[in-house]
Amino acid sequence: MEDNKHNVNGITVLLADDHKIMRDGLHTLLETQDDISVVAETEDGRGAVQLAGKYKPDVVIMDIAMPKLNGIEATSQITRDYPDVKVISLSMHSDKRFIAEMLKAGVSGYLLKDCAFEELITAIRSVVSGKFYLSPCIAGVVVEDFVSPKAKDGETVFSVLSSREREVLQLLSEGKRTKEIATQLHLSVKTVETHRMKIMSKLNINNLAELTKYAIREGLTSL
Amino acid sequence: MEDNKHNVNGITVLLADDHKIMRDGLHTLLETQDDISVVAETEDGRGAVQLAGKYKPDVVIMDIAMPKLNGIEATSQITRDYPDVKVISLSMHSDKRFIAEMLKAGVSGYLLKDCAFEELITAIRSVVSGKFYLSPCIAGVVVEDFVSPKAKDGETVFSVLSSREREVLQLLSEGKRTKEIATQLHLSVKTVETHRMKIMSKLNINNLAELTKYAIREGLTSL
DNA sequence: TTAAAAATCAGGATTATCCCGATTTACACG
DNA sequence: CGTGTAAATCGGGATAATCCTGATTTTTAA
Repeated sequence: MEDNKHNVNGITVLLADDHKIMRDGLHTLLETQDDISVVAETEDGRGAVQLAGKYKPDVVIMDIAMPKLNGIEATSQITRDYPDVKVISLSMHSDKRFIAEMLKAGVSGYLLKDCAFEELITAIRSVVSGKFYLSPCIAGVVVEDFVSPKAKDGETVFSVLSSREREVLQLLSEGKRTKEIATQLHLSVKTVETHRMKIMSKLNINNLAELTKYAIREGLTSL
Repeated sequence: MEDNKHNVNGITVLLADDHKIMRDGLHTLLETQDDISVVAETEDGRGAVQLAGKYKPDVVIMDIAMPKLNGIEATSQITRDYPDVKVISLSMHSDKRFIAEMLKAGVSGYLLKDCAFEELITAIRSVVSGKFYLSPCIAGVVVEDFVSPKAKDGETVFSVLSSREREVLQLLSEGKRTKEIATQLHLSVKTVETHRMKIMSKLNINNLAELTKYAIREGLTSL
């Protein structure tokens, strides 16, 4: 009776995108498919992790740019804690680094927001059946890097900073103050301070303005 | 029988957004309404102007960030050349200046992408019936500016901030600390603090990270 | 298994920030 | 030609952040 839930209940999906109307649109589109149902929505990365644990959806549709916790961090946590939950990145960015980081974070699919809806459906069905889906437009980028693995210049925020540090840096660059960050992450103020100092010493930056610029360049926050 | 075409054919809509999946979503959502039909889609501002002329839709749903010709320019041209075509801005930005620019360009409605779909429907019906629609979340910004009309239009860093304030803001966004700024400008630390607080209250920003982002957007400093 | 890195927290000295002032100058508007 | 508004300058005192010194525990990698 319960060989697997896809056959019984169809494919369950969690939507993570900071724009409500985007979620509304995706939701409606996905519900046009008989065997796909959206079980939850969230507007930030922290919610994505939380709801992924609560609902254990087959697929999470994940935006990259989100407040509080970005899509890359959220994906890392989800694929680590709930390996059965597949994550598909639905991003605006065709930037090589975002793709690389999302792949490292464990996504099962990566497609751009200017893809057609049919492509998203294809991607969902692919990852649910255990396959991997890369948007054709960005597949080129990956292949290019595969055949000539230059551009390993990689001192990116992801290779230098730890996951926790990136989390703190993102909140800092979103204008949160130390105490707010501590509360939000359930840490002591002292711990947040330590993280910040570690970040600054690693990056050789010693003020918040430059740190914010760094976070913008690295895509941890937006202007 | 044909007093106006809304009653006969329903409301016609043109979608202008650079992300296909966003258009797909909006299209599907809008088609759930019996009296609304999407007559065309485009992924850039130039296409928006062109298709607005071709189809003369009742409403154009316009994103701001688009390639080739941005939403502000496109809106200007449409409202100038086809005054009967109403434009609704559907933007990611709650930034005062984008709102101001779009209003000047002649939009009949402005709402954010994190609004609910129902709000978009409300907005469409409002503008078609000749009214104006402002998203409640951003209405505050406009009203605030209305009641205390500091820097109504041309709201740039040059019209809002004094020259001394810009000077301080630039140094702040370059990562200088208060004491350094004071020394450099031959001022007391207290004066620099006062300037910073004045800047923040004028811009309605209360942390250095957001202040830095503002300075970058305004070209006072670079990434 | 052992060493390194990450993650957590604390004490205490130093600064910065915030909110309450104040004074002086300059400039526009009636 | 006052008169008011905004700019520019500075201070006191409370609160918060920062910086430097630790430390412990857990996780990761070699």
